[in-house]
Amino acid sequence: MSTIGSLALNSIHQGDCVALLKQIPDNSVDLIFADPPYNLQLNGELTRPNQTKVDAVDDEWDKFASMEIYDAFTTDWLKECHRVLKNTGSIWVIGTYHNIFRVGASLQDLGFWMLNDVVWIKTNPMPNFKGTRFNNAHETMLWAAKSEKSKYTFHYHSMKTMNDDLQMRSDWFIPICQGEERLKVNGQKAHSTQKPEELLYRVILSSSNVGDIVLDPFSGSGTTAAVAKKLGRNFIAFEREPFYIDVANNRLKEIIPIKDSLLEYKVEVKKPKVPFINLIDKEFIKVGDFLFSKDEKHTAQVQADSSIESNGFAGSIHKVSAHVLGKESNNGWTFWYVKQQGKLISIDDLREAFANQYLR
Amino acid sequence: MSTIGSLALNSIHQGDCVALLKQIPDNSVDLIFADPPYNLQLNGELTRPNQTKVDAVDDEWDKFASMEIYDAFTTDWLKECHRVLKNTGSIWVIGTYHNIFRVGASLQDLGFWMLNDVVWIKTNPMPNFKGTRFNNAHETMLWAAKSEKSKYTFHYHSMKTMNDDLQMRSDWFIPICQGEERLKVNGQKAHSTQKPEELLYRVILSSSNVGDIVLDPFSGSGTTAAVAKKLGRNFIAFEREPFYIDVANNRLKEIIPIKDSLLEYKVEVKKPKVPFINLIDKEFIKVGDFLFSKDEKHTAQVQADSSIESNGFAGSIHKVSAHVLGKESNNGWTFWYVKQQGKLISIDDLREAFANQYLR
DNA sequence: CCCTGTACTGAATCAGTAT
DNA sequence: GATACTGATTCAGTACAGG
Repeated sequence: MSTIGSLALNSIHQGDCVALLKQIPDNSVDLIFADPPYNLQLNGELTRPNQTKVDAVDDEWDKFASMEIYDAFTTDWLKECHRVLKNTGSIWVIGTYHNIFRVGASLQDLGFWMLNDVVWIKTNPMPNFKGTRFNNAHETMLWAAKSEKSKYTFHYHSMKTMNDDLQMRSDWFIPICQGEERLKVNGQKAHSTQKPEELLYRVILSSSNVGDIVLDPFSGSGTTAAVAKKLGRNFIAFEREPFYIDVANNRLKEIIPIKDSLLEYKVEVKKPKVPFINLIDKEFIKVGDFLFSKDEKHTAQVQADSSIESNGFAGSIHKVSAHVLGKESNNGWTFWYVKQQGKLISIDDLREAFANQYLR
Repeated sequence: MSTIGSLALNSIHQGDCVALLKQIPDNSVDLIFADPPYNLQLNGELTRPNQTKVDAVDDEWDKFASMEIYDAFTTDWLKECHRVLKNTGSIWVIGTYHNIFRVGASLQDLGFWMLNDVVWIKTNPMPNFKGTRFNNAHETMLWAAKSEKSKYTFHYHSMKTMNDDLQMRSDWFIPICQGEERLKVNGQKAHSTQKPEELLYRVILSSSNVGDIVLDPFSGSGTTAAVAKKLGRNFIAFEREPFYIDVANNRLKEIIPIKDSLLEYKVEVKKPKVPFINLIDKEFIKVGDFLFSKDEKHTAQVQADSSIESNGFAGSIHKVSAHVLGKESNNGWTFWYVKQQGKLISIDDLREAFANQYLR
């Protein structure tokens, strides 16, 4: 069995998440999903129009004496999360208007770099029984990288495919967790706030790789661990309540991982790196050839050292394209074209042709 | 012309919003809509796949030296907003993940009471050109009352009607502002972040009344003022840039207010009050009659003083219904039924029959 | 077996007015 | 400001019983 620091992987550990996080080495976790207490601050009872009582979230774990205490709690666990997260990793935190602004501000203050706020739009939320507000029909998930400059994992093309070949948007339409998926113990819901697996499916698939380590500091009913196992990731989860750990472990026993071969990111285009010089080597482009911008307003000539030169300015295909555009940087592959039989051909297409011929 | 403090109503005032807010008396504004700078922190230029430049928000008014300075700015104007807001009023603030957590936390810290976070889901957002994140397809609006205990205006039934007779939810599907609605000057968009009128239409209609005072501290292209005028509200707006004030004033000239008679909240239920004794007076129910709960498990007999008595417990229709249910309080009108020709008739229906006959 | 009607449920900061 | 009294209010989906 593999471990991380002194803690076993693919296991739910009992205890306070901050204390347990401290046992994890710096920069060792690929993905964090956190579903912390929301600090709902519900007052009295709520009855439906038919006089029945609403089974509210009144668990002790959601009670905080003040917003200051909630803020301190939030900063504590997020700080440790920042420390253990790899530079290539990212974190997701879910919440509602009760707590999400505290979480968001804390993330930013700790140096995390916000990537998206994704709204989980509930197709079947509980109504507002008293007619006092808009039906609170969504929750918010924050997705953030470790820092502004860090390179995070994101399977753009897979998400696009999942969304009918349109870019996956920041609004996700998913039903609340009910029916067969909802865990029950003696006919009662095992956990008051079990999240739908569909949510975690998208989170884990979009922002981690097979074999990665996924951490959940507030494991609860174990949805993160269950979906991580299903998707061939390693998980490490923390939970204070032994009852929830039992529930989650029973759940995990039933999970059958999806076969590795089915988990490959088949639609992710992994363009092999092709240095420009390779195209010259194989005479896709010859030294002395001219490159053109698409509108043919800019030209450059290919030099022997694979640099190109335009009106006395020389450099890489990228540098020169940026220079003629007056920009800091630019992608030369998509900027430059060669002329063959009077037609402009993108050098990016030549790169692909080269890769098909020599790199398969 | 009417004024508020020393400032003219239905006018856009040039200047810093905090300085101008200070000229407004305490508790004098019914509704605030604020579209503050988002502090986007965009670095460098963004180009589309075809190398054209994306016309990004790069206005000076969106630049802040640090998050601390942005926070201080946010607290400054929100504090004044809290002071000038009536106890019956509410505030809306729109933003994105760049700034909305700072705004939300500040609102909470200043004593505002969060009512909803409403997501404006863009039916036609700008794509994420680089394929590096989820398409940021929404913005977030926070709606808050002045304090936890304050009574705010909310036209529940109107919003329900507007939403095909289902409760209006916290997710609003509205296109971004483009086409005819988008203000242009010399072919260029007049303001980089003009909001769609549909958004303000819902905001103003849901949470203010005809004749109310609507304040916008960051007027910009004047959408709030325009919709307020259209909907028969008074507005007071602040803006630093004279250019935007010109644009907005030209826009306002064209706005024709909707006729008052069309602005009434016709679907808001104003049931005339009918005391139970009235039904006895007019013999819809007779002294000595029996009342039944719907399941007929509970019965009570009507007394001469309009109290009812059930198994030795006497009181109002409400008190007795609460007593037999073992609850603190209950609505007796919807709990009790009378039997006529063997069929149960709700006393709430009898009340309506009485009102139709005697109170028109 | 299917169809129908009833009961139940879900992260909810859930009342307003008069005295 | 506190207390007492009146009275307003639900959507989508699952589970199950009865026919």
